[in-house]
Amino acid sequence: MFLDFMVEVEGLLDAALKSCGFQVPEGEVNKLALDLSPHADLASSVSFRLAPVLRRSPASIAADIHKALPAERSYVDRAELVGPYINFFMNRAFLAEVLRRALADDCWTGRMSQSAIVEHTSANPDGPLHVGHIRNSVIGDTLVRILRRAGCKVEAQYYVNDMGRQEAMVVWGRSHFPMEEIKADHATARVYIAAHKTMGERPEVKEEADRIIQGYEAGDPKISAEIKAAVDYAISGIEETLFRMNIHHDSYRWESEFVRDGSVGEIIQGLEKTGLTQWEEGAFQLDLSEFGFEKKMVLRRGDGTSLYITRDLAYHRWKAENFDRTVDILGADHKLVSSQLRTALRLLGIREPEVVIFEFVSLPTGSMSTRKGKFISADELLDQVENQALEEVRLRRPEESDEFRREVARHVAVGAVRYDVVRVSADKATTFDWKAALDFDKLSAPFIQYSHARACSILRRSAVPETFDPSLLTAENEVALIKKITEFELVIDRAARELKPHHLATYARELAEVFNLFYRFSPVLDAPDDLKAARLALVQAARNALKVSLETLGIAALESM
RNA sequence: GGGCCCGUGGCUUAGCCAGGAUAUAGCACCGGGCUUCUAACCCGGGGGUCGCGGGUUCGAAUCCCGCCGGGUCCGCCA
Repeated sequence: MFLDFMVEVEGLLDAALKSCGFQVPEGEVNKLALDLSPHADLASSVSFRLAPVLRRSPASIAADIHKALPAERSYVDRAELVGPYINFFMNRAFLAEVLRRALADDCWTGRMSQSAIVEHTSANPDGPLHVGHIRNSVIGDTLVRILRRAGCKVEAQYYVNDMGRQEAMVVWGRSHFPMEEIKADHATARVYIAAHKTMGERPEVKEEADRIIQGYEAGDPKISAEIKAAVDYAISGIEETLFRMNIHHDSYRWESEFVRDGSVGEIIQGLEKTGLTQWEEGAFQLDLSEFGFEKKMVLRRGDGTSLYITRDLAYHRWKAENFDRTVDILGADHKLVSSQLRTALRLLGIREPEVVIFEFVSLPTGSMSTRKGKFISADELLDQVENQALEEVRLRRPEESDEFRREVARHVAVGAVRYDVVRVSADKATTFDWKAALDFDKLSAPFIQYSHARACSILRRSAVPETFDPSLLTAENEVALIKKITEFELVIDRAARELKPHHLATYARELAEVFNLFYRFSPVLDAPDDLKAARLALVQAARNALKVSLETLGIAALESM
């Protein structure tokens, strides 16, 4: 709905500018200088853009535009002239329409229709997800949800690195150390760490790992079976953790597929045609120095085996051929490689991916490493947060059953962890802190879930009547709530275009805040009948908005907590 | 050394890409509010040279340049 209001405002401004004979300089993205503002529902500072062109004061230009705004409007109530600013406000008809639409269960289906593939998590199958990986998973899964909400047809995919040295080390470890009877991904990490330690003491292990890599590349059936077993086993544990966090992949794609089907070979041939390749120091290399890359990109090892980067090029060709948008979620350590990858794709005439880079999560003691066994696993984090949440529920809902409390604690914990990750902009490096992770006063997810539960509590007591009069909702907090509800559409649109899930996190918190104000100042059940009906409708609309916001964040919208 | 990212009240953080009207929110601190739809809530208060220095502009947290501090990458690893 918000976008309808915005479109109308744009139309009014365009018409006014035209009738005044004003022309905004080209090249501006937001040429009408429209923005949300504390002073209006939508404010334009376009007069400032025109001032240098017209050599007049912004205020007098704004006055002219304001005077020329067409009178015919459906959603715009008034446009106020405040100095150089033109402030637009929504009318009652618009607010009533927002309310009407927000009452439907299936409200907020977006207008985008492209297909998209979002690759996220893609952690090496050599151990459990740790608190760094889940930043990838949470950002990725939230983007999947946002894009779907915006209307895109999205496939969430896990790219399985089965050909790397790390997997060869896992296979070697599995055959030299006993697998412990613990969760599959954790058991895998134990032998992987042990294999690495052994390699440090006995260099010949590296050669044995090389033989595994070569055998796999050549399609040796025994080695292939071993790798498949090792990967499947580790992934089964990783999946369990992801499932617990309400994160799902639609498909898995193994990097070896691109070697087997010949596409890696085709990619290398394609790059050969650029004339930038050569055999050097026993490896086939691509010179990207003219694009500012110091180091050459090795396309094939001397022994003929392929490398991650070439398999990734083939993978991206496949993505570009099968989807309208390609989205990659990558840690900051992949920045250089991914820009090399994009350069190579450009050379091949393949559409480049949209890459979402997130900065590192480190421990107070330094960066994490699966190989060195230096990490805090996602499982451990979830267990601790869930225990803490259970304590909180026990205190607040002593009358409820143990089963209820466990269920609430589970969803509160997942919500807290997910929200805590997604609320921070991806390009902020963070340091993991147990104290902060377990401090429920600091976590905003329960706050939002609680607002939703409050709305549900009202609706449990009284149903929304068939008819109601939305014009009775005139209190400041009621109007503010309706306006906040309609902003959802704008937030999703922006988050989907910019691939910034934290916008939604901020919005959800603001929505809960505005709802809590309404809850505090506008009694629903005790209001006179007419007003009660209208307020019940508003509660239902707010509940839907909170629900859809939470669900798009992958957080359970609890009806009671 | 070079590339990229970050630097906003004591702590965490939004806004920066598309410069505009009193800079966002939480935690912590001070003071209030539960016989009233769940107080995991609400209200009020104090606290900010938006890292530093230049520049562009009518106007800079936002754009440009330089510096300082932190992170990260610069493997025939992934």
